[in-house]
Amino acid sequence: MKVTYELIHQDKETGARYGKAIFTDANGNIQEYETPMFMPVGTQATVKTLSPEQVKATKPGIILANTYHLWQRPSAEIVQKAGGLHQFMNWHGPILTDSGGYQVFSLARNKKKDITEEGVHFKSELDGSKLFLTPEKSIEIQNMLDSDIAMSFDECPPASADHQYLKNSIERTIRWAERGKKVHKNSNQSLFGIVQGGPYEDLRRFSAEQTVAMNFDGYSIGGVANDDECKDDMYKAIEYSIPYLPNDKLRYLMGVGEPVDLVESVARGVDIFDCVSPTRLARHGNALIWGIRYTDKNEPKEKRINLKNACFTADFSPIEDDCDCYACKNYTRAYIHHLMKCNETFGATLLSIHNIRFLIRLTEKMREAIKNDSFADFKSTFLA
RNA sequence: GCUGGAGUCGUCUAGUGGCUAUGACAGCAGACUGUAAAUCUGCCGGGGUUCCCCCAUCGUAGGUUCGAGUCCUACCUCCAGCA
Repeated sequence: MKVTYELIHQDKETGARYGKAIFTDANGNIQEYETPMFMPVGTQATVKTLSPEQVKATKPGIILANTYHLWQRPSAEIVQKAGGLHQFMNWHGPILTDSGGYQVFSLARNKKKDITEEGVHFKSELDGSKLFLTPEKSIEIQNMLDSDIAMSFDECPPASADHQYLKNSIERTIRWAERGKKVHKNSNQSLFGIVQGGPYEDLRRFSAEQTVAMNFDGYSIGGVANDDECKDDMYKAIEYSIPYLPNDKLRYLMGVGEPVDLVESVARGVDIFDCVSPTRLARHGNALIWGIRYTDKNEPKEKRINLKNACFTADFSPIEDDCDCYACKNYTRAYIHHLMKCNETFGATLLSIHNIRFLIRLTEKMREAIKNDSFADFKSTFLA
């Protein structure tokens, strides 16, 4: 399904956008989803520990899968034979595939040696074999996977990269985007471009202008959720990119994130997000709860509880009283604590349901606030 | 009762004369942002001024030795076999 974006209302004070992502398949059938939207991540064609029915109950729009992982296992050919990713994984809503760009960041050990003009060398973590992924290959794989949105293959540089490195990197990423666009053949799939450039205004502007000039179906802002990056740099990266992105296309902030980041980013004009944190935190026993706390650097940070902690042994209240998710409606903190202590998968399932639903509820609240032109109030209340 | 074997952290366990008693599990915390992640890190005898210091400790009590969880003696407990 190809995607278009309809901007319905912009918050008067902040510029936060309420809109719709409209998916149309080859037969003209339409699916509409409201934005801002949080997209759960299902790297290996499954949102870890959840069935599609359980994912659906959290009321998401798009979900993610990963090109690199599915290329390795089970291979693009197998997914294609299965009838495409939707059929293969039994998910009939929209799917966005990441290009493998993040794996450039996390798997290419020697950036200078492994990242070349032609493509990126990886060592397989499965069997140690040498792999080579190019922009063309990434797009071809995504064409075969038949996701609804394909991402351009980019370099996702570490937060520590300097201006000179980033300059070379974004120029190469722009060339990679052109190469990928040339081989993109799936007429039932949209293709997004990615803006990079670290926290630098000139680089973000250059990257955004060059990428937009190629006329992609949507644009994402990348390189903002890496290792040691501080919040200020993340917000700068967004602010320096957004002004050069068109109003009539989706804006996707890649890899974010924490509740506070969603609110701050929506205020700056972002529409869609994805992040592994709700499901990973869940598997590690953590539940997101409403509120905010601060790090020792006085940066805002999400609030959450670790249900493995002994203090929840006899806590027979739900994770959150006012949450409408399956976990909160039916189970207690004590029960989830017990499941996590026993390494029972169902504990991770319940926490994943809660954490995903938590972020989606947050986007629902933000949509209402934007529609009512009260997003600034919402934001200050949330941050307080 | 006799003979043999064994007692090490909450549990199991390494250790056969030498520097700081090993590892696992359990326990207590922390980290996690386009998933190399149901993972990783720290603590885990007691105390303190806690990136350092003091004290204690291998069933109990003695002994040998410069030095003992390790060797010797006695006792206690457990296990196996025989009566």
